[in-house]
Amino acid sequence: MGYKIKSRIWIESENNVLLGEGRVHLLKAINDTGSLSKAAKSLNISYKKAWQLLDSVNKSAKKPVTINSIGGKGGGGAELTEYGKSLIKAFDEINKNCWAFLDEQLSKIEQL
Amino acid sequence: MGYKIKSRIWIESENNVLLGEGRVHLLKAINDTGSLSKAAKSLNISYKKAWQLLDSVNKSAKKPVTINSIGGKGGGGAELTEYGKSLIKAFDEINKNCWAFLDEQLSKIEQL
DNA sequence: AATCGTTATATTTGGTAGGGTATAACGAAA
DNA sequence: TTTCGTTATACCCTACCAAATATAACGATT
Repeated sequence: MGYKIKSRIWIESENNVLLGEGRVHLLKAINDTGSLSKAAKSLNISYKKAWQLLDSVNKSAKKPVTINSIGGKGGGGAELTEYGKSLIKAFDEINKNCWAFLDEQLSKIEQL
Repeated sequence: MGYKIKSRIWIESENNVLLGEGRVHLLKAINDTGSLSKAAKSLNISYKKAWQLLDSVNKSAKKPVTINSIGGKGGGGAELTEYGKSLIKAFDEINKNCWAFLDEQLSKIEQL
């Protein structure tokens, strides 16, 4: 008893990562803040890292996940597309299902 | 189309890792070779890393996973206990089941 | 007691992923 | 045309982790 089973899942498209937990966190933060730089701050990661993550997400997705605007009112910003929002939702669902599935499987170890 | 879902699972006991894919590979190699140093060579990892992995496995397991002998015929060696063998088997099973489960879940992303 | 190939461990060396910093480009609004 | 806070990108630099190296300890066999 006392064992825990943990997991990391991610989705790839031809050797680029589309979505993982970090990327999903970032997308949620973008949705909350309306900008990539604010999202980076709220997650305590550098803007550079956040930008690299978001860039790779948008490059490997079939449709745009965010719309980024440079300049203009407030300097610009980033917001999720409907596709982006649905991706987050689907990923979270899969992740939760996976946890539940694995928790049940763990008994195979504990009963040894 | 074209998306792949990948996963890493591991089992912890009070914040130490008991088993993960790397550790399972190592245990299998120990089983095949009869020694930790040979196992490390066959996996192209340093002996040190292999030793650290094995040490942490044995420290976090309830019962010994390997029996290591120093000195003696052939200098010593390491071999899996029955408990160790059953751990490997259970982990592999869980992992395979997880892959199958996730592959089926992936449709949630692909149909978006 | 000498040999051997291990396990076990400390110390040093090196490669690289990531952070820090700087700056260009941008466009709406005043 | 100036200001502003963004997005976007290049460059250096360092902190960390992993690898390499060295060496002690060990015990069956001869």
